[in-house]
Amino acid sequence: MEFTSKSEHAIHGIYYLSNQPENSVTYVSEIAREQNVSESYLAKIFQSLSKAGIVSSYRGSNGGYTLSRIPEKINLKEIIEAAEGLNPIFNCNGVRNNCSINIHCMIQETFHEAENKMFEVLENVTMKGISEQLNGQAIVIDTGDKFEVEAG
Amino acid sequence: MEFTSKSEHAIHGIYYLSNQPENSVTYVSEIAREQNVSESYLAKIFQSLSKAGIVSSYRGSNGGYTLSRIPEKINLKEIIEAAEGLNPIFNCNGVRNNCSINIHCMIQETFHEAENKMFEVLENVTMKGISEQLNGQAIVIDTGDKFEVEAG
DNA sequence: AAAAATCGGATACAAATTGTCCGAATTAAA
DNA sequence: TTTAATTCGGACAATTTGTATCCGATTTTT
Repeated sequence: MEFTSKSEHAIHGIYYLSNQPENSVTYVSEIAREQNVSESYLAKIFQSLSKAGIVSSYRGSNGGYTLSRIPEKINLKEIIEAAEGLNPIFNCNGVRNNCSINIHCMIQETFHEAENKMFEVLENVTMKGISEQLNGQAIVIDTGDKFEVEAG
Repeated sequence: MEFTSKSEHAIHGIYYLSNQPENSVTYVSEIAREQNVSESYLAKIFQSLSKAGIVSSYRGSNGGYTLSRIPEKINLKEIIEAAEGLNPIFNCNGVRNNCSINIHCMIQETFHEAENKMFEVLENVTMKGISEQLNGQAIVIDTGDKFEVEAG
């Protein structure tokens, strides 16, 4: 019961784009290098983000990605949904005497409500809010074998 | 981002125990047969439930399991935690400039809050409530190749 | 002593996640 | 017009996690 690393990569990637100058286009290769993650994997994730309309892609030489909207209008919920796909948190196979699709089931209903509450929180946090919070403090860079600390 | 089938089996298993006569001890083999799931797998799950103190185990001939508490005092959250183990829904590897354990991170914080909201809902639903709701309606049994409907 | 059940560890199998590769399409610039 | 650089999309491989089984040990009743 965890979000996969796709969500992490997607959020970090969008965060990186949020801090780029306006009207600039950024390569996946740059983001991957800066964040020290697999480029080909991150490329796949950005394809999903593009399909979801969160980022805009530009093909060809000097191509790359930009945010489709201002960071203020991008929230964590939609990033996660784009990265992971939409699946209910509890998938009852109805092996026995409950959870039939025909019958009103309290277990299913409860999980559905729990899921809604979770996503409600994620929906109310935007990339702008995150950037403001994170940019106001020191930055830790993982160089692979040791940690360096820079000014934020 | 889904709960595994362990949660489903655990909840259904506890539900089954909730509907047994008081002071009766039930074999895993019976529950597995009734619910049409793997016995050896369900046995493992019941070991977890036992360690978590939700069910009590009795070894030896005529052994088996009972609930450790009345259904009113068993909620979905604790069943899930016992079955799945405790892992945060978002595990940031801190690959770059945020998510360090030393630094206050809004992303981590948000996921933590989202998780709390989700579990809050699950904590407020007990096995008693579920039994009451489910026992008051028709029951669908999956016989493998077709569905039969009985009175509830 | 024998039978029946859980316990716990090891291990095998299946499925999902993570990561790679490559040819195609697109675009900018030389 | 050619070349280089980028995303796109599908197929595939590697790794990790989830699912399931097995077996010897322990406990308890008969």
